[in-house]
Amino acid sequence: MPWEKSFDENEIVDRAMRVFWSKGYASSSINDLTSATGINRGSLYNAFGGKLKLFTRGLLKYDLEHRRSFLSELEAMNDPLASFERCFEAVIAETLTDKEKKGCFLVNTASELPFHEEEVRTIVNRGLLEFEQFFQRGIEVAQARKQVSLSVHPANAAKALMAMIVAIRVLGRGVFSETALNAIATEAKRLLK
Amino acid sequence: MPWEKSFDENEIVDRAMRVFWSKGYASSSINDLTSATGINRGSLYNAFGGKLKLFTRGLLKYDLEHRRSFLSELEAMNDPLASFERCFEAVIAETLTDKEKKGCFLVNTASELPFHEEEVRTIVNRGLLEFEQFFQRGIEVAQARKQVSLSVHPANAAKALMAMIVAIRVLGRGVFSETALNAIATEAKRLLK
DNA sequence: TGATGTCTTGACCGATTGGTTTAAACACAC
DNA sequence: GTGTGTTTAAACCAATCGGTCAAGACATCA
Repeated sequence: MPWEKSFDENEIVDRAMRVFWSKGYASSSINDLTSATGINRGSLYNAFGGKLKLFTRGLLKYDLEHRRSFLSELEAMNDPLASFERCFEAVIAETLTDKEKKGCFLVNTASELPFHEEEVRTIVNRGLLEFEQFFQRGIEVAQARKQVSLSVHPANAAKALMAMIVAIRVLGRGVFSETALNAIATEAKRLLK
Repeated sequence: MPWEKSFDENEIVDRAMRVFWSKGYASSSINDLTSATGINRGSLYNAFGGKLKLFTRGLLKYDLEHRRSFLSELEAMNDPLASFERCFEAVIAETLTDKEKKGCFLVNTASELPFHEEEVRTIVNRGLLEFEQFFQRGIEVAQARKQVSLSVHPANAAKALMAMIVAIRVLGRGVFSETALNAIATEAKRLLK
């Protein structure tokens, strides 16, 4: 019978993800990927089918392990306003911590969306949509708990908060300083008054 | 004596700018540039010195003819709140009109800023800073005219408005629909209440 | 021990990358 | 016309691109 793969497929996807995350799809060469993952060129094609397939798998992994798990951690707080605050705090902290200034893989991909295949666009759109829905649900709950004025429009405000997060991730790659990023978060809070 | 160039240098920069604008620096090949501009490979290097030089000239041209002229048009209205409204309207309209979904050249460049040279980063930072200052000045004037509450923090709110614009340009490339983009603009207005 | 069938490896493919260089084409001053 | 100095076009460069493939390495089963 066959023969076990000599590498951990999940580990490979993870390392490839980091390459795509920091350099984007087009600027990541097969050589970048093989040297980052340690596996051979042919093995990469044999195991994953090619650059594009590996990219979408990496993006899916990011979506699952960063965006999705982050959101469920926040949901579990069961305190919308506090979770919003923590959300902005965490995003800004991650932005400042990362010396590579990779930003957010989903947002980076979103900003070059016209060049990507349907499957990639779907992943990005779903990820950002669920982020928006997290905000919207939270606002509605907070309103029911009388923590947020009923004059706030949940759907609109949620989109605006999403926009703030996206902007933090983009501007955090080199334009805005820590204080400027915090200013955005401060104003985000004012949207819920 | 010499010999006139057979092409309009300004026209070449303009066409090259459009290539870089829609595809980004790394994904624009010299072939893309020569076929878009019509001039030959060698001429391009002779006249501009290389891909990077041409990119920065294109970016500068964009900054001058789009960002800068747009801002002075808005300033000339001499009515901050109306100019803000028009600003968001115009950005959204441009986003929806452009079938290529090129977004904003400055914002696109900002979102891949870590890969660019100092000169490019400077252009982007200056452009976005002046955009922010436009908002801040407007808020301060509007406050002096009693059109905006003094409880609004001009510097912070200006950064937030900038963030909204950036997000519209990023999400407008394929994630958000027209109504969603308008929702952001609606919430931006609420920041000044 | 052999047969089986997958996995790994490194060479190889043509195409394209950014960039240089050489030689011809050209406009002007004389 | 002739000389001068610049611009042009196209050939050319090594390096790299994404992708394929044939041959050897290996674990399992008979």
